[in-house]
Amino acid sequence: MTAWRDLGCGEVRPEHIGEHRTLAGWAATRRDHGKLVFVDLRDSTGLCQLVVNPERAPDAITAAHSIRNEFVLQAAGEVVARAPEAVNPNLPTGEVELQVDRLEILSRCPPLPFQLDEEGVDETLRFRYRWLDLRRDRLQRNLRMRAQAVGIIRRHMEEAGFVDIETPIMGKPTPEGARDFLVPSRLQRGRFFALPQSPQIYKQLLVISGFERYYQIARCFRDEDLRADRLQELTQLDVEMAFPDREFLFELIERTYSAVWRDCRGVDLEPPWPRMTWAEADRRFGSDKPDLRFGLEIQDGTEITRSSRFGVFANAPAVRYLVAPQAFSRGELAKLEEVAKEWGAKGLAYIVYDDEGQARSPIAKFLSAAELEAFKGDPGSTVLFAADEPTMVSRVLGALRLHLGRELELIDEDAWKFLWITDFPLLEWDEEEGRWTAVHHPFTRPNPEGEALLATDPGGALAEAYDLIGNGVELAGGSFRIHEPELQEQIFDLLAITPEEQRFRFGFLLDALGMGAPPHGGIASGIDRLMMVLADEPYIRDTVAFPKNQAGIDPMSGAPSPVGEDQLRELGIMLRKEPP
RNA sequence: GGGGGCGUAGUUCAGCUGGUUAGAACGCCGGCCUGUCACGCCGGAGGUCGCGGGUUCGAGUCCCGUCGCUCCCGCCA
Repeated sequence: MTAWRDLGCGEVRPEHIGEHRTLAGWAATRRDHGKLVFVDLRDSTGLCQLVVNPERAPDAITAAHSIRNEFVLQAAGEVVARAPEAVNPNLPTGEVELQVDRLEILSRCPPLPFQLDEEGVDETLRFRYRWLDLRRDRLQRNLRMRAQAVGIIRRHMEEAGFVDIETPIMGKPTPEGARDFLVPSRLQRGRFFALPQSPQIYKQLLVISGFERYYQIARCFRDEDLRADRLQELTQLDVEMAFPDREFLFELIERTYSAVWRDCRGVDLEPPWPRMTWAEADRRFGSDKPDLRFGLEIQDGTEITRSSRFGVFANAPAVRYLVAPQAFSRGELAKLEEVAKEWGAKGLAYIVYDDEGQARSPIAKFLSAAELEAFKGDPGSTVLFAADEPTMVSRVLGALRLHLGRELELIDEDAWKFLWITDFPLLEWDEEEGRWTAVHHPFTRPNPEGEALLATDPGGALAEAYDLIGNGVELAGGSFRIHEPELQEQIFDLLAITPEEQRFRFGFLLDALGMGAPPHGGIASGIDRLMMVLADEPYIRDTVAFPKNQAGIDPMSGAPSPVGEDQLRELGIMLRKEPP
């Protein structure tokens, strides 16, 4: 291999028996028997047991006693077979070991701030010593798998004729969408760049420029609060094509990600994946990213309750319900009601069917025989109702469904359920701002019927937009774009962006659309989210090497930091001396 | 911006209704140990119980405030 070693620790096998070899790596554990010393030596290939015998290696034994965890060692010796009773079947190298002749301590390490084999260590501490944290198997595996996945993705994009083009990191602030990270310009005092929330406009411009198939593994930045599944600094596979074809794009992604899962996990994702309209997903699962690893679908009781004697049902525009496979206790129902209220429900009506099939419910006395018949659950089940506006009912039952899926362990953890969601609404009404906002983004084209509705019923317009969902996680989203400046201006108008703002913010895009823009569209896919699903990782932060914590701080480097006044003055930024 | 949870040894945690000297495991230090592989055995060190205030004869425990972390809602076109 190199001057330091001629075999990987994890590569030592019976075929090397009798050979003199040199290994180098980290001391994972030391087992000191007083005279005999065992060391598990770890490098990126795996573990190998070193044996230091005072009779064989009197020079090495003193050093061996002084070894502590995470010392870096170089060990030369003879690969020998272990006695049958000393074989360790849990180790790929368990049939052999290195009888050490010469041992060199290359680097020392103090007692660790946390143990590498312990889970659940405080995240701030782990992040502060990320270089130690990253030595753990799980994180090594995550990052190596990520590199493998990105490699596969690049190969598939290249093979399909997509050209990798970098787009600027410093661009134009766009108050639409997420908050921007701003970068002050020194040369143009008082002006700011923004870090890209996505290369959206650039990729459209590239296709307009004649790069008919573009892709990029792009870094994106959003100055929003962090979550277990959300980063401020994320990586996405960004894809755009001229003369787009939805089947082509779906097939491209299906082929690419199936290869990723096959090579990284040995799993067949069985493309093509099912498709579901947004409306159907909303109705059946109360979600635009349904987790299909379990059932518990939402049922509709609106018709049967239209003339109910139970006022809450009769007056509600929508009455829908879940039938949970458990007869809940009062306490459990109170907790479920809490969950429902968290998501905006006013209450949670229910009918419990005990193991004998007897109904127990505060509302049963108000319900007709027909209603009771319609809502009849199996013995040992509970019917849970939400009655409200359809969007609220959807939202509440969707959240409740997921909650129950986890609580009752209905989710098949071994399953891989991928699907496409299509026919999203184009716009949604923002009550607070009193205007339409784009569901996907303002460059998404309505479908032909939707385009006709823009003037009369914009809320009813559907978009040429689609999402890829894997195990209930949004893995990709894309759309066909508007390539006509007139239509783009019409959408901007609907979004209550004045003509002046349109020119100021998006003038260059409108100009480009007016100079021979082909029909185009594409898709973008979050690599970090992808890795969460691929690596069964509940926290997105452990899919990247150097993450920031929930407060947006890097506990290792201390970033972000205050800067000197000189530096600020140069940028034309004044700091207020006293907070107001 | 709002809500929940947590904060006790280097680490992960326990500490019931307030009550003597705050415990365990792992880690660390010392001793013994030639076949262990989570080595074992014996001994030891290690704590402003996040911080500040209050109630009380007495506070890790109760109350108020504050800081930090985390999960969620808002937000994330």
